[in-house]
Amino acid sequence: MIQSSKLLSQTVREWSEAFMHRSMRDFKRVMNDTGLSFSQINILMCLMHGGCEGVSDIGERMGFTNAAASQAIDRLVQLDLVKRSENPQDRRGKQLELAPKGLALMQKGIEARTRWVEDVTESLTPAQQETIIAALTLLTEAARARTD
Amino acid sequence: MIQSSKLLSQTVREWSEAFMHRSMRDFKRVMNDTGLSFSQINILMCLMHGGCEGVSDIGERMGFTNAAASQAIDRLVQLDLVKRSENPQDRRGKQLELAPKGLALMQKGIEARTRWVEDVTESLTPAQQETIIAALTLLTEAARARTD
DNA sequence: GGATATAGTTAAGTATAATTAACTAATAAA
DNA sequence: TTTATTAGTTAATTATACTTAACTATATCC
Repeated sequence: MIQSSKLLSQTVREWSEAFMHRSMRDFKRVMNDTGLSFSQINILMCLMHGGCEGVSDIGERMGFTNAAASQAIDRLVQLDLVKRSENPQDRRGKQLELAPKGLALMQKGIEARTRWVEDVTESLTPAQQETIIAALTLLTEAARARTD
Repeated sequence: MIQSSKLLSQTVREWSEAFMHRSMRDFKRVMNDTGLSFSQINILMCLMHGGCEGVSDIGERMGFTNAAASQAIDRLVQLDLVKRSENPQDRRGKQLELAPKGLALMQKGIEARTRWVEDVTESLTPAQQETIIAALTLLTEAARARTD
């Protein structure tokens, strides 16, 4: 099935390019609206998605020092977007999680990014909608499985 | 088909969240590897996608002044990522396009973002692959149609 | 032809993200 | 218990993205 595989590859490429282009515009808009930096939104996204444990962990994942992470998180805490509490198991460490306001902000972002999909899909036939559901479920599982 | 529509909405939401989380990590990695800023990569993406005409146009789309756009583009030109030439129709304006090096960089980025999809899809059945192709084609067309 | 508007550049100043280095506090190891 | 390691914070410095303002050059309008 060489031909089908090539078509798939091209399809994925075009979709990725179009989606990224739009996502970046939305991302930039959120930055302007909220006054948050790229890194700060990235931190919120990491907390939303799960897998970011402490301050140093976030620094590593984001590619900067734990000092920078501490400062960035501090601003997010002051803005009521992140809740920072002591870890009872290891009192050196901090437990970080999205505060309600931060969760709402992230959900609003996801809304914006997905609205155009929902718009187009509501005019599709049930069979076509099932196609989208099946495909996106596969892709979401693939994305989650790859934790590298 | 209320139930199916709700499921679709939820599916899109989860996919969007997972994809964005991964894309942002890749985006940050490209920033670190190349030393380019968020805005500079965004400009390259805009030129790649088409629809960014001159310097001021880019400034408007990116949400900053044309002075900032001029400076950002100048750095990209110095790095051989963007080709800036005079517009023969209106000699005040500049024609901007990706230089070969810039095009290669963007394509490498798309590669990275789509590799995980290609990885998972190559183990799927032809029928499942067709499902993905059909869904992503629909979504890509939707993304392109919405030029707002 | 002269006034106005548009496209872009340049320079100086501002704001802030991130680094380095020095520090505190809690845990682990010796 | 003493030492070393780990987690995080803080302050001073650096780097740079972006703004404002002044400028040049081309195009359009009267």
